[in-house]
Amino acid sequence: MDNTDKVIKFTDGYGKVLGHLEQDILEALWLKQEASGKEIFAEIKRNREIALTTVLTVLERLAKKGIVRKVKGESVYLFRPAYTKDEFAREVSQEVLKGIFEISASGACASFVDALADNDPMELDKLTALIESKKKEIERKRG
Amino acid sequence: MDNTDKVIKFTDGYGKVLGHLEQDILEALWLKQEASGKEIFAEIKRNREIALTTVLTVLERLAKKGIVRKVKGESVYLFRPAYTKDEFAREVSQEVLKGIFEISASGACASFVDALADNDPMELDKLTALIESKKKEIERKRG
DNA sequence: ATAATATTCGACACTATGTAGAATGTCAAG
DNA sequence: CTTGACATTCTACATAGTGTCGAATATTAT
Repeated sequence: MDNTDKVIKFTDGYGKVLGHLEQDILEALWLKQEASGKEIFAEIKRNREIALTTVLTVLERLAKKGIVRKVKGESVYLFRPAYTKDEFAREVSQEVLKGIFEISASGACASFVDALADNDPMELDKLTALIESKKKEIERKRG
Repeated sequence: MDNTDKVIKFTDGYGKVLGHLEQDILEALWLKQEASGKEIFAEIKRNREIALTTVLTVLERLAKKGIVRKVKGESVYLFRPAYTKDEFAREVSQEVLKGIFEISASGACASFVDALADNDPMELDKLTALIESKKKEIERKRG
């Protein structure tokens, strides 16, 4: 490992899927499962100064993207995540990984294992299992 | 799998690390190893109408980001990739995956295997090997 | 010194995101 | 039916990354 300052200047959200606020809002939604804009607003506001409309706008944009559902409740609209965290991570990964694999599958594999080990070593075993079942699946398909 | 059109609207480069042109240029550079702006320009031009300065500008930006090196040759500047494809994919993946893992490691794992299987099934075995050695590495570190 | 080349600058367009006030819509109490 | 409180939508601006170049400037070979 040579950190000879030959490092790529990652600008903030390199390869980012969502902006900060979007992410925070989604996170809040995953917690509450369902909430009005005002509730989400209240949640976000606990950490930073922000206007209600800002949250509403972003919620609206997330809805337009299909990441969030907007349904009319008794007297106010309610929002709920269109995907569970797992599902979402899947969808997103699919996209992102496709792009990275186009560059280099082996390079991506290497960091995948590294990153996973850093983040959640326990997952390593599950990953092995996943690979195994995937291989079997391929076997079957090939007949 | 229900594709009940509940699909996220991925806008063009969701989680994209590089723009189209940047990508094409980098790709050309990886092929040639080293080239003048004009050469890259010629390469890109084979597929689409584009101005020399456009290519130069992007090359410059890539250099600023630290993704390509700019060195003075005999009579013109030459550019070369600062990383091999593998290295680059590693660097980038690291960043991108970090973000996705924060959302859901297991979700990411699932698609990782899927995406890899689609893209390059042969890599599956290597991945298994990678995981093994990673686990051993962790073992050692823990003593 | 001059013309031919190479390199750099400055600009504009377009998109995504964060930000939020203004305008408009809704509905229940008076 | 009018008014006020609250909800929702619209419009708009700022910033940043990328694609796109022409114009200005610098460099070189003749």
